[in-house]
Amino acid sequence: MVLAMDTNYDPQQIETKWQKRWQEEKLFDADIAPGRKKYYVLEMLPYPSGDIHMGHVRNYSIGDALARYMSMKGYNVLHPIGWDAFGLPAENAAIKHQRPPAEFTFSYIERMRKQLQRLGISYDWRREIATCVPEYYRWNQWFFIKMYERGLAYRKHSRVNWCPECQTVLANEQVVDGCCWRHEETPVTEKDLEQWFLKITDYAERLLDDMQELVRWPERVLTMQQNWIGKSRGTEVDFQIAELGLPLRIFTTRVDTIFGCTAVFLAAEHPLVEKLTAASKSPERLRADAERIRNSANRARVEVNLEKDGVATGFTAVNPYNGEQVPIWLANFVLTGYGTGAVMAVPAHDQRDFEFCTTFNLPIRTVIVPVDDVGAGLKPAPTEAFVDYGKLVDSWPYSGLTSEQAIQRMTEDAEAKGFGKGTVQYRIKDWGISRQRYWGTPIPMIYCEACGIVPVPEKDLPVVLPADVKLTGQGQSPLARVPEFVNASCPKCGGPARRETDTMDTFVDSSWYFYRYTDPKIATAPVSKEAVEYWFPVDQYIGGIEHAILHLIYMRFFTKVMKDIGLVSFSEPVARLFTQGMVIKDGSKMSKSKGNVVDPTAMFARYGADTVRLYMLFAAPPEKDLDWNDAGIEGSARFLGKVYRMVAKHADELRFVESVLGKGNSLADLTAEERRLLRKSHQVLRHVTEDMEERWHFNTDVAMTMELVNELTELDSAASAGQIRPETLKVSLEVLVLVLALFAPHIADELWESLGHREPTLRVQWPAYDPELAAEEELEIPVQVNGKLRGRIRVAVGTSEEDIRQLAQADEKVAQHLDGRKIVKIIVVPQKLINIVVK
RNA sequence: GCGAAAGUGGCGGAAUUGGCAGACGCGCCAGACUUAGGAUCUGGUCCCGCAAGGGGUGGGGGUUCGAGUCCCCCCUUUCGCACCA
Repeated sequence: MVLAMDTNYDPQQIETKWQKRWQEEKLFDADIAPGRKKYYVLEMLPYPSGDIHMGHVRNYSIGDALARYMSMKGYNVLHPIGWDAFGLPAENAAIKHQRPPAEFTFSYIERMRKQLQRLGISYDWRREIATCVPEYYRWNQWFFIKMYERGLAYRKHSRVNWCPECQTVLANEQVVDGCCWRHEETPVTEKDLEQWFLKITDYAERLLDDMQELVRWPERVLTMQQNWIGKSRGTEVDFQIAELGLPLRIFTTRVDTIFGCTAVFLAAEHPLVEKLTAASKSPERLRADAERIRNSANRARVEVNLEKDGVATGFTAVNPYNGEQVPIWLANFVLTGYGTGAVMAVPAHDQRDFEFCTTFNLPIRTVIVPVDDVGAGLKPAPTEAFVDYGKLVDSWPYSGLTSEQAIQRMTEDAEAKGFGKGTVQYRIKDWGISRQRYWGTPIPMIYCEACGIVPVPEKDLPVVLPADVKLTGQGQSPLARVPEFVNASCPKCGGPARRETDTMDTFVDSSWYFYRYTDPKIATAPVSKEAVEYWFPVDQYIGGIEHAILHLIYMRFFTKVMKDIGLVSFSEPVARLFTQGMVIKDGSKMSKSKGNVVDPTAMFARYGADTVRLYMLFAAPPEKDLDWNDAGIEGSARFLGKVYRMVAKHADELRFVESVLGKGNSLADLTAEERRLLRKSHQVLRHVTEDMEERWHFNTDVAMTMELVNELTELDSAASAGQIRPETLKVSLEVLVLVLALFAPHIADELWESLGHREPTLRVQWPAYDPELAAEEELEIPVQVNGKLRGRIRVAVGTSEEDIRQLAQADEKVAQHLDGRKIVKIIVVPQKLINIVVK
């Protein structure tokens, strides 16, 4: 029995029906299929905050359109999802409500999973992972120990970034403009702590080199990473402290300017400062001055362009190139953590030195002049440093050389004479991963009084995070107050020992999670080599740009370590990266404090997931920010309603008509109306196919789909009148539904079924467009006279250029503009335009 | 300050290779159907002008038969970097 389709579009009913059906049919389950081409679509895993937000919806709608397209193209598509489940918000909520973080986390995961499932994304839910379970985080510990064994994890006492809000340490990458990346209003302070670090600096060179492989990554992200790594070549030069006979090593990228050096600047925290103070004639004063400079240097973290400050130490340094003695100063702009913490001051050729030396009346000596400088005549006193490369003067024996030549020669000479060497400096520092919080992976280390630091043996992993821990958020590691956790016996000597009580930065969790998806339950190793071999690399990764130097650099680092350990055979895990824009409202980021948050679940309830997804793709191209507009989503809802009514109207009639989609329509048999409808259908198909392959402007794909619907509307009476046969109409509606299946899959499956098909659209092969059908047979060619549009002519495709010239000149309006003037030239752009130039 | 991207109707946006500027949608206007309309359908909608025509893609210049698109200068916005020696 055939029931007439309900002509009211009821998204709730349809979406529930199809989500159930998809699940029953295991439609999204992906398994290794040797010989079948695979495609791995990955979206950044969400933190389970309790509710999905529009940013997630956008991210996953983009990923799903691609995943569904690739499936229909015949690829074996892996499309997984999981939870970045450790982290501070759950711990803070736990403190506030006096309930364990695990409880919050798991209930939030439940809730968000339901919301995501309500969206109907094509995830293989069997592969879902949560990073906060021991089966997952034991491998964080395993990686940590592997790194420790290779000298890549080490403990160091150092000055670290501290967020007073988070009550924990932050990595350098997590400090943004001197504030916490999570609390943009909270200035980061400093603390001296013993911390665990991962030696990402050992990989700086490879992180840079391998960028060559990342040809499908946005330039912007690569530039940010390049800046962050901050490689610079230079020269280290040993000055001698004249009074103490001690070497003082400086780093410079401009050794060619060293004959213009009129002082040496030290960071206030430079290790030599203590010695200088001790040997000073007025140690108290120098100590106090050093303290002042240090404080001022610290302020520079938050304040930009802090005024230059400094103090003379009373000591002098000997320049090894010319034996000259110059004063040693402490300067607030010299960084401790970069280079050697000491620089030579060349005020004539470095703007900072110039400012400093001008302020403190230190001499300025020009040693570099522009290459084309004739060198004659008086020079006015400089008002700024000349920082470009040039040629050397007053730098005997190097005078006359270019900067490039001098840098090379002078570095070689320093090496030959033993007072310096060529060297490379990086801005990136090692990754501090210790966190003084509870809800994270315990660092698997044991401190034994007899044996020192001892890693937990692999067989004893995981070190399980104990439940029932009192959380205060007071800035000490909560685990330190759990004797059953802290007290351990030394794996080496069996004697009494203490466990490490800090937990790991959660960015460790997300540095390798996408490997785990390929075999999420494997218990013998973090990843299955076989599964990784098949599924990797990630073909397309999609997420926000905010992780450019955080997650996206850590993840690359981890992969390189994994390669060195022998877990994977490649250096880069992600072939192609796409960074989507934010969803904003009223011109700014959605936030509770601004009260401009649009809740996705409310939108699903009101419009259905398909409408929300369609709107996410239609409102803006995916790389741009999307300004949410309540009226705009109505349009998407209307469109889907219209599509539904249109297909429903013809469904009964077409259900048993044989589908000829993809089997070709013979051009010869078609009526003009059929020709027109099929032309549009295949044009839409062409546009969407080409766009999905490369350009990813889904907004134009949706627009084309709308144009097809408009064409169908216009031809509706022709269809009723029999000028369009049912099988032709069916082809067109099928194209419409299959294209829609990428963006609004539930309604698409419903309509596909109503057209007499059994299988879900995902299992349908993506139809190839027919170039002949898509081609226009008659063109409207605009005619310009002197570049101004004056008329249009209709010509058949293939009309000769000569005929086009004739027709154009014959056009009444065009003729008016040609009247009495001389034709200088006629430009015919085939298929496009004709321009008649007259005088 | 340095670097990058962007600037198009009332709004979101389109114009993929130098070739009809404003596709598609929102909003708005008018009409139809209707007891009703926040449903649906039809038509209109860059600006000036009755029209013919003219103007128009942040501003100014240039190249070209032809510029939103290429070049130069400037303005604005967003993002990244910001004492890295």
